[in-house]
Amino acid sequence: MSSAAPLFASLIRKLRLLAPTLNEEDEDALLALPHRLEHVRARSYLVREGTIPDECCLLIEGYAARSKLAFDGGRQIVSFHIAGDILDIQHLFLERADHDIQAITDAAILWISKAELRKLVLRRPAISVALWRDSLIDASIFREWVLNVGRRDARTRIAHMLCEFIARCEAVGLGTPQRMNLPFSQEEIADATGLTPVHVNRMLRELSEEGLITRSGRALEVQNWDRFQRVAGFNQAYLHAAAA
Amino acid sequence: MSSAAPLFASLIRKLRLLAPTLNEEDEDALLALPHRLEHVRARSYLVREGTIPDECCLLIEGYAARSKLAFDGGRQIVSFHIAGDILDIQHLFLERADHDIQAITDAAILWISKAELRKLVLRRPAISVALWRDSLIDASIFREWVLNVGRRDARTRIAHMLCEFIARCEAVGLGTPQRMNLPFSQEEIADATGLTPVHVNRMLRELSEEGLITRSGRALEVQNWDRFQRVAGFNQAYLHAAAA
DNA sequence: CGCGCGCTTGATCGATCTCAAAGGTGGTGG
DNA sequence: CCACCACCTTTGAGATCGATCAAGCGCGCG
Repeated sequence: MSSAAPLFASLIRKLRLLAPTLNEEDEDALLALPHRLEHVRARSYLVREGTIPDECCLLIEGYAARSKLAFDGGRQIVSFHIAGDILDIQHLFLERADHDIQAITDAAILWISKAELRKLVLRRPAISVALWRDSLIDASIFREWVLNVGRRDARTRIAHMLCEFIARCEAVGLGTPQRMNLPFSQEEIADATGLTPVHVNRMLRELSEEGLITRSGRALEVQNWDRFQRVAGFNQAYLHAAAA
Repeated sequence: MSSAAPLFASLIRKLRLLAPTLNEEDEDALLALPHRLEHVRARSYLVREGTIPDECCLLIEGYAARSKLAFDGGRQIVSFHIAGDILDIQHLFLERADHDIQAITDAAILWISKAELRKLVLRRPAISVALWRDSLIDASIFREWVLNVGRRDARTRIAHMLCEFIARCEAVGLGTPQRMNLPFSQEEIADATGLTPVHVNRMLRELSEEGLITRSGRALEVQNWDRFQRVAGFNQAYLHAAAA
């Protein structure tokens, strides 16, 4: 057991879920990777669009988002991330970042050499499968977001985004439908759903008034999880039991 | 050279671009894969959401789309595909299909055993890297689509979708901005952009009236490719030179 | 020749945006 | 401990973009 173990704990837990054949040798190989821990403040950028990162980043603590900018300055968040998530596995095989990665709360980041990780992946099939599956689930979530933003009305859209976030947090023990802490501002919810902050505010109020959720500050309680999922048209299948 | 060579030609061309280390042994291994050619009519489903496919499909000829349904029946196309594209690399490592795959014109499909391809990928790193990169580029395109539907107005959104399609077709010799054949109906453009067919029609007219494009039937001519890309806010970077 | 599907256009409606301003809240420094 | 500041939330009024409803048109195909 190296001293790196605690840092890699959440990653290894996740990879074991993704590839059951992952064994101790694989885990030791991961722990042996050159790495670097960094604590960043809310709103720091971890990766900027257009740059060529030479490290991959892993979110150890806190929350993060990936986003793109439209020409007119509009911002679209394309995914949210929670502790244990790999933020940019895509840079393992794509040179140039096509979007920004940003901490949305204070966060702890583990930076891992891209070159070393790439070598490891080619040497150890179980790690390769686990990381590949992770990136495929990433893509599945993007597809659901295209549907969410493209075809659902504002209320449903926000509810769906909340459902996904709750389901993913619950899967790793970061909350329950009855006791969630939303890390993001209404502006960030707006950027994720393709709405304006003003309208997000109104829709959240509507959801509250209908008795679907209770808010106080950034605490969120879902009264009836089944009903809320139905209202949101939420079906976990697209998470491919990443929430398991 | 096996008789399978012509069927695999476009795939191998693509994989060589994605992983320059791909060698002749790799290519032979691909050609040796068990496979099956199928001709399907426009609108056939190749994969249905919720099923567990045991083959991966490769588009040899024609055009295809991947789509998801919302609870209320709304349909969202999440990507378009052209000859040479791998339609469902995700099923290599994800059991259950999370969306539909559908031919939008008559098409020729090459079905490849998922189990065999999986074995091959674990044995041959160059193929693994190529396919992984392909799936990462897929994901990058989804991210751009989230931005497209979430943050661009109808006109820009349609223009952007056209730009992407043109750029990808041009990259494999299926057309030029000056001479494109759009395979999809306005309803399909609507399903891809999160708009209604009526509004797509109006926006296309507007783009014509502004002299940006000329349409006749499903033929499309872009008058000034640079200007059109600017109007669309289109920047190829997110295609990661898949269009190269 | 006729049928069906996709395209086109008009009129009206409504969801969401925009603009504007006031009220909270937590963190920081004096 | 208080005061201030930055940022976030909330609410109202009016404008707008795109949806909806409805009808005719045209072309390709059987």
